[in-house]
This record gives sequence, structure tokens and C-alpha cells, in this order.
Amino acid sequence: MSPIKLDERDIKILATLSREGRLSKSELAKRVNLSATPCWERLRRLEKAGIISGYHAQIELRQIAPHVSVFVMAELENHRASTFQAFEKAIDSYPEITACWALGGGFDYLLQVVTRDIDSYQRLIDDLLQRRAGLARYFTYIVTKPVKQAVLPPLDVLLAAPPKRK
Amino acid sequence: MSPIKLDERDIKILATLSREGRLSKSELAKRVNLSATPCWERLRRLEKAGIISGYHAQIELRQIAPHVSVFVMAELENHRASTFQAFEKAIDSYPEITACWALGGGFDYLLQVVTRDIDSYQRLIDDLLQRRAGLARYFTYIVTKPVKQAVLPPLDVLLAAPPKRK
DNA sequence: GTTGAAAAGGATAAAAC
DNA sequence: GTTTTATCCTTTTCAAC
Repeated sequence: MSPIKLDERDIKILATLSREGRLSKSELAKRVNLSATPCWERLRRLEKAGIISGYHAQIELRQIAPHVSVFVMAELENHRASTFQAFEKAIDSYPEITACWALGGGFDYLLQVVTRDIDSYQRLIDDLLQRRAGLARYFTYIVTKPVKQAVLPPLDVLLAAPPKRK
Repeated sequence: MSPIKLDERDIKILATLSREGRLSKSELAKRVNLSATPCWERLRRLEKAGIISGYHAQIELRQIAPHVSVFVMAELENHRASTFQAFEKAIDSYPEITACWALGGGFDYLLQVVTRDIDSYQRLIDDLLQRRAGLARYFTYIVTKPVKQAVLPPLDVLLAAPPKRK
């Protein structure tokens, strides 16, 4: 699965930086109970391996711009490979579509859209429909309140040995 | 709306750090065509105002642990304030529930859950149901492919003057 | 793995423009 | 706003254990 073996300290490094991405390397070393040099080597190894793929500032959008966040359940016109491809390409071209997942189950895709207001959202959807990007039906769910937003799922739980079954 | 006026340079700083959160301050200054001192002051102002609320390393989960990501559309048993409260409190106690939004429209909440496998997901849901946290009905959508994940919606679009209507 | 040291560069603050 | 300068701290590398 993983080309790299991670021990507890690596996990600690990942968990720490996922929460405090701008920690200095000397501070990081203290947090994970390592001296600077080996900690620095581990970090470089994690970055080189692509396990840490970047660092991002968290911007509080609501502090700077009024906006609405909308989730969209989308159904395509058909399930031809070319239709999926065209749809995903179209999705990619809208910066307001901030996330997209292909789903198993009742719908083909879940989209997250962030726009200035509902009007702008509807214009985006109309545009998507007019482009014949494969979208057949869609359901709109407006976010009324962000309740929870974790940075990372619990690595220890995911990496622990799977539970025994009888 | 905002207690702080942002000019183009502030926006540039935000956009830059949202993509490259570990840029040194001198590098950042170059990117936004400012010298170190004023750039540093702007950054401190943005952090103090809570517009930048943190920095996070991006971890490539699929490189280190097998897992499934699941979206759940949830309906509560009723719409009493206490029910909402109890549900949100319950949600908060599961680290595997990595995100939760309250919705307007056909469902009450959208959840994102990350677990080791489908079994673990189902156990989490069963646990949530048994706890009588207010969950009445739920629909499960398994993520088969992450298609797009932007760091930030387009700030320039959100902050631009609203379009004229006739 | 560890410490310690040393060179290079970045962060911060104050001056003067 | 800018540059310059000064100081201090962090990063990074290296040698030695």
C-alpha cells in the first residue's frame, strides 16, 4: 500500500503539522520529542514522498466577503465514459465549484459551490446546463450553517490494526 | 460587514498563502510586490483580525492509510432546538465525522465521514442511532473518486462589485 | 538515533527617506 | 508607503559520538 513505513513519530509529525502548518522545525521537533536533525529528515522524507503535499493558510471567508455555500447532488444524462469525462472537465473550469466527488449510490456527483449569492449560483448551474456538459438533474442544498470542519480524520484510528471478527 | 478594509494586495496575500502556506515572509513580499516590512505588517493585521485563522499541512491520506470517505444526508426526528443541539453535540464527539453542514431544503444535515472501511462506517451510524441523538433517516453516498478539491473559492469574484440588473 | 557548532538566511524592529 | 541597517532567531548542514 504505502511505499513508506510510518512509525508513531511520523504520524505525530503529520498530525501536528496538519493542525499547525507553520510551526518552525525546531518547535516541531520539540512537539514530537525529537532533536532537530532527525525530525528535519523525517519531515523532508514525508514531503518528498508526497505524503505532505502542501501547506495552506486557512482563510475565514465569512470575515471578508458575503457568500453562500451550496451542495449539489448531480445526475448525468448517461453513464458513458465520454459523458463523465466531459462533465468533470466542465466542473474543473468553474472556480466557484470548490469541490466535487464522484459517488456510488443514488447520484453521480456531489458538488460544493461557493458564490456571492443564490443568483450567482443559479447562473452557474444554468450555464452548466446550457453547455450540455452531461448534467441531467440536480438537487440544490444550501448551507445554512457550517457545524463542523475537521482538518484531518483520526490517523491513529485509521492506521490501527483492523478489529477482529468472529 | 468586515471590520477591516482589504485592498488588492491583502487579497493577493490571502490567495498566495492559501496556496503556499509555508512561504517565508520575504518570499511572500516578493510575490505581492511589496517590501518586507509593510508586507509583514499586513500579514500580522490579517492574522490578528482572524481573517487568517491558521495554517495546515495537506496530508495525502490515500498514501498512508486505506480508507473510505462517505457523505451522509441526514434527517432529524423533529425540529426542536434541543434536538438540533443534541445532534450537533453528538456529531462533534466522533472524530471520524470530519465535516458537517446544516442545510436548507430537503435534508437537515450533510455529514462527511472518513473511516477505515464500510463496516466501520456502518458501526458509527449504528452507534449514532442507538445514542438517540435525534437522527431519524439517513442516506449514504460513498465517494468513489475525489474529482476536485480547491483550496479557496475565487476571492476576486466574490469581492467584485455585484453585477448590474436591469 | 544523539549533541553541538557553524554558516546562511529569515524575522523583527527602528531609523531615515 | 519605501530602503537600509542592526540584531536576533531559525534553518540547515556537518562533524563527532
